[in-house]
Amino acid sequence: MPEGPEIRRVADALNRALAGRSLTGVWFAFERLQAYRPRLLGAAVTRVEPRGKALLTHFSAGLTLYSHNQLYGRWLIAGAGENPSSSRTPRVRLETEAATAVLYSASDIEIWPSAEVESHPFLQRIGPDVLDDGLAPESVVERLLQPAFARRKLGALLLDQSFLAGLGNYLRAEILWAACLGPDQRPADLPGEVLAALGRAIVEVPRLSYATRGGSGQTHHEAAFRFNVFKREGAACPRCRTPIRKIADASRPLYLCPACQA
DNA sequence: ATAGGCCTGGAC
DNA sequence: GTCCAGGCCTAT
Repeated sequence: MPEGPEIRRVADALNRALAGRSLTGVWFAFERLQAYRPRLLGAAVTRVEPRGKALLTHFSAGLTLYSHNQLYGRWLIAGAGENPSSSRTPRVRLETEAATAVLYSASDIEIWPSAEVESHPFLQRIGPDVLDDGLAPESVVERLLQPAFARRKLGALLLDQSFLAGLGNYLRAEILWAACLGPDQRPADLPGEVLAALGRAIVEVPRLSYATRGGSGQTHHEAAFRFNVFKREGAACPRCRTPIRKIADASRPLYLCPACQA
């Protein structure tokens, strides 16, 4: 149940465990995927690539596994010949001589020819990955001011994967707090320096989360990345001590400081 | 722009 | 059991 930073950690862990190794075992829970098994056995895992909240696992056989964890999917890794311990439902199992990776619970699992996976509907729709190295605050500001986005409310815009891929409900709350903005503000109405601060928050908050949260990608909340507002209803705003409120925005819970987020 | 549905797991 | 959720799609 991750956002961009957690997905990227999962990709890192999978790459450490699998990348460059040949598959000694392949198992799918779905009948529709069985036909790919013979082609994948003996092929190598080339690279696991995060795309927003989706993962692309590329194989040397010219096939790519598309998976999306939604709220509930989870990759776990164990040693070679072992099984991760989990009470959840296994969906995919990839085994090499170095490690075993099992994808649990996820329902959104597909195999595509690598050459065509870019035409996957989800990949077609999403914007730049918010965690891509090349993404600069200035280009985020530029994007905020594009006609398709400039007049939309920030609360909904930050959740829209076609704006930037990888943001989700905790990141939008923390970004809005960092930029001192309420969810009803629209990019087109903001003065230049406020836009610049928003651009910086959009770039920096996910990076901080990626750099400091959790260890192996198998964990959820860990101590290093501190939520300032998310799930902190009633606690004091770290900036102005006003109690944090929980509201509904864009059909999702949003936590914010009613005093310093204008 | 918003509501409802879908999928699954966890908190209560 | 019930409700909620860090997601996303489709229908209004």
